[in-house]
Amino acid sequence: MSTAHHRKKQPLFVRQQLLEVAARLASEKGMTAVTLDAVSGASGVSKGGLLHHFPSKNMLLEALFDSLLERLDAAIEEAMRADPLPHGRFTRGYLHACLALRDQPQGTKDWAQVTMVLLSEPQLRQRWREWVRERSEEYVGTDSSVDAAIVRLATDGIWLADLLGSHDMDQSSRQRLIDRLVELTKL
Amino acid sequence: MSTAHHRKKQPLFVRQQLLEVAARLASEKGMTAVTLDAVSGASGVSKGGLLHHFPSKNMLLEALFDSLLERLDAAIEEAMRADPLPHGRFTRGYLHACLALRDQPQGTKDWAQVTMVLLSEPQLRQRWREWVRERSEEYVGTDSSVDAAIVRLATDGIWLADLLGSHDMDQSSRQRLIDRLVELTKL
DNA sequence: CATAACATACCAGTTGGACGGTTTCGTCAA
DNA sequence: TTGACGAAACCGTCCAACTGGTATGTTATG
Repeated sequence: MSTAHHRKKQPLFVRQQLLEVAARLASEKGMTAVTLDAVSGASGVSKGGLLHHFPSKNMLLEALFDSLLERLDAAIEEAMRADPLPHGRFTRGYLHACLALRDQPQGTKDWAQVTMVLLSEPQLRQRWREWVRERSEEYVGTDSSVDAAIVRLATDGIWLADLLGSHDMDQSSRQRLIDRLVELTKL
Repeated sequence: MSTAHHRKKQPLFVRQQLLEVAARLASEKGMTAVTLDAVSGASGVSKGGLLHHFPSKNMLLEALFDSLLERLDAAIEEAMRADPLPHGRFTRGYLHACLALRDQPQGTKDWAQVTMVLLSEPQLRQRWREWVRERSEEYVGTDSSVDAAIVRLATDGIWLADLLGSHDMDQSSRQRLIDRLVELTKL
């Protein structure tokens, strides 16, 4: 009998908001804080409403992870379009996409943290494995050198360091790091 | 009135066993499976006994994380002792220690997975941050080049890839990767 | 009016942890 | 040597809060 019941229906917006709330909870308080009650409570949507959009908790987590992967894919594709050199293009795209996602303020906050938390659930690791396998097969012609692999691994390392808050370095040394990584992709 | 009550007291052994059980649960079924009931049940220790060793669940997780850090420190120190060249020594030690920890069968299984799961808890990230900061200050003289930083980041990437099961590569290409990383530490 | 988009009420199982009990152990006086 | 005794190492039970999920509404929208 609350007023929320009478508000305008906007399924896509509510769904998006639920995902963002789940992401915020995950990054701020860890996986154990992501409960149906907490998500519904913090988003102003009833638990019934939440379970209407996501039939189970696992479905919610999978949807959240998928939305993050889509965002990553889009960022990579955008970076690759601006890159004229074929050799190592995907690796550079991966690098720049990961760097770009970390500081865009809009949308899901703390992209890295959420991803990390989600990857701690064994069920979601399979999805990530498939994602990596598909890409490494697709770009086997241009991005399979040892140095390219190192750059991608280092990118994951940066991603990890960003989310953990370790390795706090100033802007200039960070830029030198990135420049060197880009240089490695072209060898 | 069970027989377990009458067994010989071996506090250190029991404590160690509790940590190992918690680690196994974390790596196999994720953070959500690490409950006091599950740990006590799987280790044959009562919940009371468990809470005697670790006054709270958080204490248990912190103790587990600390034991992993100690293991990492020991492995790094061992690798560094066998390395005559000062320049980049810590970075190589870090690299080899992380590689060594992943396939040693004895002790805590799936070192990487457990670490990952634990790092998904925000409270434990602080501990990791401190660990990194201490090391980077200690070895600022020998391991602060851009390439050394890249190697360490790539090491984290390998660590991540191992635990996620992505990047499955054969032994020879893995060795070439490592060789190249070691080479980078010496530039 | 049919269906999607919500809300409310409720449930059975699980959770972390408090609590009081029992057994072993180290220690130190007799 | 012994044995008393306090502390440490356990055990088993109970509980309030919370968990994911169901069932059944009510409202908006096409």
